[in-house]
Order: sequence, then C-alpha cells, then structure tokens
Amino acid sequence: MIALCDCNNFFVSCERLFRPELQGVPVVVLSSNDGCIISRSNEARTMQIPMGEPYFRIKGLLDAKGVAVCSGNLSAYREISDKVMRVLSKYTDSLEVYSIDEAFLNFPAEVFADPFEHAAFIRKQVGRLAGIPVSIGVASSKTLAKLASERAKKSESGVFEISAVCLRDILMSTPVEDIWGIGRRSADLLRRWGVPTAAHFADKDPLWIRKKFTVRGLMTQCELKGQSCMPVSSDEKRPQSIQVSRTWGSVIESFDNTACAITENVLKAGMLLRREKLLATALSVFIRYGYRHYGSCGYLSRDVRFEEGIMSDRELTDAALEILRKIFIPGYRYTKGGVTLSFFEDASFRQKKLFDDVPPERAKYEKFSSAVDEINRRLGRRAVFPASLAVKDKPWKPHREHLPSRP
DNA sequence: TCTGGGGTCCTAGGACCC
DNA sequence: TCTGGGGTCCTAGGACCC
Repeated sequence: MIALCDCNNFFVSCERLFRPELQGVPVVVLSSNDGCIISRSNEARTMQIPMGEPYFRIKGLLDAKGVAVCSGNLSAYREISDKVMRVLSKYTDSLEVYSIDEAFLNFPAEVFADPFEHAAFIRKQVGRLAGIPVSIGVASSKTLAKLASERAKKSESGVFEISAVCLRDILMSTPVEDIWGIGRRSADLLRRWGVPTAAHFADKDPLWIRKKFTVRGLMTQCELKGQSCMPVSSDEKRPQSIQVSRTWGSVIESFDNTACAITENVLKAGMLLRREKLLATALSVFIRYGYRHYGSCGYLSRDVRFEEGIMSDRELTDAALEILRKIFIPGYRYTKGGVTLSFFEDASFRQKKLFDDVPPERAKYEKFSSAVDEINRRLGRRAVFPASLAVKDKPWKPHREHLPSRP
C-alpha cells in the first residue's frame, strides 16, 4: 500500500505555529510581493475567499471580515516542512518528498498489517512532534492515494483508505477534473467526449487513452484501476534546472537597478547550485516589461552555454550581466526578472578537458564562493554580499506589508 | 497601480546521419 | 501513380503539478 500525507492548509498552519493567536480565526497567506492568496484557513475557505485571488482586489473584503493576512515566508515554511518529513521518515522504509507539504510513504503489507491504523498513528505523531495537522490517504497506487487524501481531509479521523471493496464507488463519485494528472484542459476535453468521472476514464479503451493523453494518461488509467505504475522512490533526484525569479516591488527603468535585481537572483541560484554540488553549463536570463494582466507585457530573454560547468558567483554573475547587456532595451518599464541554471554536471566528478584552457582564476572564485556560503550559513544569509548590492534604495525588493511586528 | 514562484515530463517536427 | 529504411539529437510548446 501507498500513503499520501498532505499537510492541511500548510502555510496557514505554519503561521499558526509561529503565532498561536491565529488559531481559530480566519487566516490567509499571500504570495511574494503580496500578490495573491496562496493558502487559506478553513474559516477563510468558508467565507468563499478564492485560492489565487489577487490580494488588491479582495483586500477590502478581508479587512471587513477581520481576516488575518500574512505575507508569505517560504524559507520558514521550508524548515517546518523538513521537520514534518523527518517525522514521517521514521514510520516507513521509503519516503518520497513530493512537494513542500506532501509526501508519499511506502507501506509494505508484510510490515503493516493494518495500514489505516498505521496512518492514524503517523498522523498523531506529526501533530505531536511537528505541530502540523495532516491528512493521510491510503491506497494501492499513488493516484488513488491522492484521491484518498482528499477524502481524508473531509473525514473526522483525517485518514481515509481506498480498499478494493470501495474502489468502484469512489471512482464513480470522482469527477475527472479531480484526478491527479488530469488538468483543466484535459478535463474539458474528456467531458466533451462523454467521460465525466474517474470510473468512465478507467473503463475507456487503453489505446484510445494512450492516443489522446500520451503514456502519462495511460499510467493514470492503470493506477485508477489499482495497479501501481509510479513506485514510491526515496532517491533524491538531482534537479534538472534551478530558477530564481521575482516580480519586483516597483517598476524599474534603469539598467543599473535591473542589474542589481538580476544579481540577487543569480546569487540565490548559485547558492542552491553549490548546495546540490552541481556545475551549470547553461544559464538564461529573462526580464519582463509591463504587467501580466494589465496593459501590454512581454519578455526579453537569452541563453548562454558554457564549455565547462561553472558554479562560482563571479562567473555566474559575469555571464548573467553579459546577457542582460545584450537584451536590455532602454526606455521599457521592467517589472520582473530572473535567472535559470540548467544542463548540470556533477561537481565532484569534474570532466577535465584535453587541452587545459580553464581560466586561471576559476579555482580562486570557487573557493571564495564556498567560503561565502559557509559564512552565510553560520551567520545567517546576507551576512556577506557583494558591495554592488550595498545600496539604500532597492526598488526591486518585493512588497511584504503583512509581516508580524517584532518586539 | 495592481494577479507568485518553481518545477517535471512528453511529443512533434526539423535537421542531420548512414 | 509511382522515389527506402532506420536512426539520433535538439528545440519549442503544451500540459500538468505544488
């Protein structure tokens, strides 16, 4: 059996851990730049506050109804997430961390005679040791475990198991759009083709499914029938890409400010890259002008590839700013920018070139970046940073108006 | 004035090879 | 009326996930 453990209203639950006075009152958490709503407490849900709603549009209503508003603090939530995952790892032979607030757990039949009881026990332990309420769904495949966890959320016990006996009923009462892996696009098509429920989907000709929804659709179909096609894997896969981007706090028109904003993104990406012990052989930079949902908007971007992987802040920043100089058009009103690193190599098995034309400074830059990482790790991030960013006015800094006031 | 940020995987089609 | 067969690699775009 496979269990899916899902943290309830995760970001709100984290805020309540930091500020117990938020317990029992309606709470929402906002995305970066206080842009839109990304987590709601149950009380806020019942007030019909939609997920993803732009904050500026609903601010009046939130104020009127006395909803507590929090600017999101993702790094803090990540720490809580790590704690939850550490607790979960104690109760399974294989834990797959699927997202910041979800994990799949393997429940081998020979070890856990009663999966429901085991899940209920785990749920209690996470609450006790990490302070986060969770829901757990148990079934024979990941796709079914996802469905089970949705039912668990609505159940008294917080745990739900899909057994062979109740499988058919569950599929019949599940709309296609609620299936994990079926998004809005596919759901619309399926409904038009007379496939309104998970049961209909499971009964369709596999060749038809394959043709319309690729191998992924086929896997989903198998999983709905109870056959596991996506095993729980605790192997930590190395990332395919690392992206750091931000919508800026205000419009930027000068090249210098744009360069500063992009440099901040590069430094963050570089730190993540080195933490994964990787080298990047590709880097891309993009900047957006205008607003996405307001007036006209567009992106300027470009990639660069490197002969050999790089990882130092110096080399990454040089490459990014060189791109920026090429794509930047004066006179535009820029609102967002970011950087993506990709095509990674393993830093611990660096491929040497036949003719060694490595920049002589490279080793020095890399040692320097590692030292900066270490200092910032010990003293808190931003203990050391480039002097170019030591400016008073940072118009690119995202807004965060709803942080708790500190004593 | 205004709507986040970060990922993965799959396929089709083009370019190229013998 | 009529022009083979088999392969690789890369990219852009779509769809999906949290």
